[in-house]
Amino acid sequence: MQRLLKEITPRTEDYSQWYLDVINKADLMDYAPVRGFMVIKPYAYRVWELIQAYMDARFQETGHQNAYFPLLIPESLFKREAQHVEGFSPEVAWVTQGGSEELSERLAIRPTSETITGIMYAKWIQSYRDLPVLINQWCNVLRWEKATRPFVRPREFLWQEGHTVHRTEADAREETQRMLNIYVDTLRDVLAIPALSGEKSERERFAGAVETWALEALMGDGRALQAATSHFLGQNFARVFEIDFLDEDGERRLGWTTSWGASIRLIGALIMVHGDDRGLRLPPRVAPIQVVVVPIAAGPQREQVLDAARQAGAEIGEIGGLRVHVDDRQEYTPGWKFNDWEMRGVPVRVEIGPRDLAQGQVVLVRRDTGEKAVVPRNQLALRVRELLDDVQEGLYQQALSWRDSHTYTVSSVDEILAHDVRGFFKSGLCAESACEDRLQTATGATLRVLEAGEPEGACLVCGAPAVRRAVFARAY
RNA sequence: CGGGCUGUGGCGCAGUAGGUAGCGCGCUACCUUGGGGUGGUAGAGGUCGUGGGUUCGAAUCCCGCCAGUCCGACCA
Repeated sequence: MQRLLKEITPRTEDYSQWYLDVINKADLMDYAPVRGFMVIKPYAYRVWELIQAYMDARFQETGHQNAYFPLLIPESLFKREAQHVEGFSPEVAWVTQGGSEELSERLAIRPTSETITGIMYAKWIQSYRDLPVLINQWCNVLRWEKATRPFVRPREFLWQEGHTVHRTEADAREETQRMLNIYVDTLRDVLAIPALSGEKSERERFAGAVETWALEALMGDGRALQAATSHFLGQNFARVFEIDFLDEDGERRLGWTTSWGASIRLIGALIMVHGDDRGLRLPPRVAPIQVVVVPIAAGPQREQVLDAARQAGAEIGEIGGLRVHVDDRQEYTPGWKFNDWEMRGVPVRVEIGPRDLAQGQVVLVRRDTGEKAVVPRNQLALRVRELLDDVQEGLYQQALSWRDSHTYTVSSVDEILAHDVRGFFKSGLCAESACEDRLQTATGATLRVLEAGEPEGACLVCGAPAVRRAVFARAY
């Protein structure tokens, strides 16, 4: 079949290097001068915009509005919620100087915005009629990470954070699940990633939350990546920021808040879930270029072939606004272009050459399987469309079967070790968080999520009766 | 934050008895070729990460710092 590209380290040889090679060959980002900061290059930024477009529409249709809150938060505000500060302090960066003058109070560069939205919501909310407040913001945040990694763990990252206030606990809990489900949909339907969702344990919970719900996706090396979170904050933030309102019955009550977020880390997930030894593989729904047309413009028929290619491109672009690109560069050979676009993950390639012209046909190649098909020229638009749907589905199915074949039900720590700690490990767990610690020490795996349902059997660490259904994995 | 490895044209690398920098790819021009990274000719391009130190002289030796990467700790 096709030989491997020498520029991309095979996944089995060195997964980390493979990840960096793919990012480089697909031209997704570049390192900035400060450690942990990166430039998101146009191709990757376009993927982010496509993800944004879907999520934003879902937020709007569920009644949310976008707004923008400031980057800097006064230390005194930031410190109000004790758990929150404790959790975030180690990774907060501070502004201490403005121009040549030292500030009288340090300003935190937001690692997340619960505090700033909290103080503002307290001002805005007077009556139950002001509720719910359903606001989202698309912004950057800063966390002074010690170990950084492109896309999955940069110090500055783009994300969206929703912050809502509700009249009742039930409303807030419902919101938490509603948004979690939108993330599930986004991963499944748009990114073609089957994720596993559930509640976080106390240890892994968002600082200041009552409950944290999360999506975990399984990467190609068997490690898990937290893809999105949705927090039920109870009245913790409402209490310290005095987010209260006069209810219908004349009683003053505290609001119930939620927050939820997903970041550009999703691009890291895309790379690691779908990428192969030839590079990136993008699901059509987030591919900046869904179809690339490569003319095989040889010899005397060059102009005819180029015209045919451009015409085919235009035709494809007309149907449903598909994102198509005709690569008519003269300076590269077709073979070079094939490799180039494959590394960049373009889902479908159309080849048109003299042979095809003569026989009234075109060649279609799908990126997920590499499969080639010769189709009649007059069916081009139709078949391309079908093929894009097939690739979207094909990538999902491949990711699903990878996840399912690497999800194990276990009843002992040794079984996890036997699988080299690669995959999702489901087991019963007792109530002691010490068992989580011991498991992590022994295997490096952490509790990713707690699943709903009746626990069975015994705690895989201590053997006590299980009270929770846990899913463990080594995490990024 | 601790430990290891790395830093020389855009990318990948060579370059230790210390003597003023080289190769491949890429890039530019022209020709050739074109169905899986064509071939040729001629060119352009480097304060050797950075700041000190040793030396007549440092890419090369010593120290600090910065950045990349791996392992560990930490990580809503």
